Amino acid sequence: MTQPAGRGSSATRRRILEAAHRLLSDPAAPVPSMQAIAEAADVSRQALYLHFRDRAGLLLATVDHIDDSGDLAEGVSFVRDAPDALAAMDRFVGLVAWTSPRIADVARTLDAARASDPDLEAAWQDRMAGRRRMCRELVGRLIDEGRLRPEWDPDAATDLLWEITSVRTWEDLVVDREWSPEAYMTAVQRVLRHGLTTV
Amino acid sequence: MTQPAGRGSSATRRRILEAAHRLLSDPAAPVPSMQAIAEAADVSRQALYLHFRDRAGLLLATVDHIDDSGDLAEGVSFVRDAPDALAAMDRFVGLVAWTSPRIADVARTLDAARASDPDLEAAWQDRMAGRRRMCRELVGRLIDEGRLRPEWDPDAATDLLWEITSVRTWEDLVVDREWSPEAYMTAVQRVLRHGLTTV
DNA sequence: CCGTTGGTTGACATTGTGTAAAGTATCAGC
DNA sequence: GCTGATACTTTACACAATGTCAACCAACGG
Repeated sequence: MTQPAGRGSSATRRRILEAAHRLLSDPAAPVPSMQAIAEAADVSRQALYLHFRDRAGLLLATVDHIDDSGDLAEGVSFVRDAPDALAAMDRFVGLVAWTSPRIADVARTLDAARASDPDLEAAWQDRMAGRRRMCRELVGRLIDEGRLRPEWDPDAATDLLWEITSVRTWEDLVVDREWSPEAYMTAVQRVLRHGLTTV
Repeated sequence: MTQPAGRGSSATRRRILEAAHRLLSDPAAPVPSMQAIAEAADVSRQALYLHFRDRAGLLLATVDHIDDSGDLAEGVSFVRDAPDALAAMDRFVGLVAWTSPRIADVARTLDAARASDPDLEAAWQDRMAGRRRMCRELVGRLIDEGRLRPEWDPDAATDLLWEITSVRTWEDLVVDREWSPEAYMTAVQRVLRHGLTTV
């Protein structure tokens, strides 16, 4: 997507992405520079530009790479396989709680950078759209099962679900406010159940 | 607060803050550099460092300045004067909808920068604590009037109210998702009413 | 007239991104 | 074995931005 695909997965490219992933996984460390990523991947700084258009491209590819390497797809189908709409929503919150810690730092960097980079902004929107589709799907299921509060317009409900389950919300509550993952899950599940659905 | 006060309000200092305010108010423009702020204030770049420790200090002082120049205090007492807890919460959402557009850009910059600057992080936390106190006050009133859902721990409810009424949420919904201010208000009020309170 | 205050100018160090050019090693295919 | 492509390296540079430093200047109060 970011890369013309084809020979998209050379060994070094992967090494670079893994290095970036590693560096970004350390919650204490500051967001790494291109130099730092290059060193961690044991590669010259210039090599990064052979594989990625620019810093934004690299970071974005890193998020995709994290998605691929984790069991994201698995998590998604677990959500879909839920017996009913409410359980699906609960599982979705669980999925967010599971993925967020791995993405939080990258997400923060990208989000901060997107304002000044049209390409990045587009890619970011694209990514957000993916998550939003999932939210829309959940809202659809709520409607089908007659559980969405009648006051809600489906699109508004989707956006709100999307917002409340954002990485950002997770970060504010779990990192900044030091909530436990369990506390996060129950609180968010609760506010969504009562806020969006009937009982 | 940021500045030792005393001769805290020289004419140039104010001119600088107003210039920064002006530049940051333009939603289209990118976040201004020190150079740009200096030019807009019709002052040398070095003069900025005469009045503010660094970029972070300047931006932070700018937020305070925006608060002072706006009718924030007025808005706050309007919230406090509400007839009952629910009305107070609704008014609070209205206040957020009113202030957010003016602060959004500065907030975004500061939030992005705080990770790499301990001083800024501290000042930011301090600021956040202020908003959080207001949320806590609202939750207290909900409890007094017996309107907080019994499942909620007061602190958790406070944090969630704080999170959902964050500038960030406003920005995501109104700017990114292009909601109207009214849509924002009704949706957030609704999710808070049902999510946190009884009817 | 002196010194302090608040400002100016200009130069500089540093860090970061991105570009460019030239060299090197390895491997495929003729 | 030579040729050429591919992948990467090294070195160098341009550019933007923050922050520091030193010297200079002008006004104003004692």
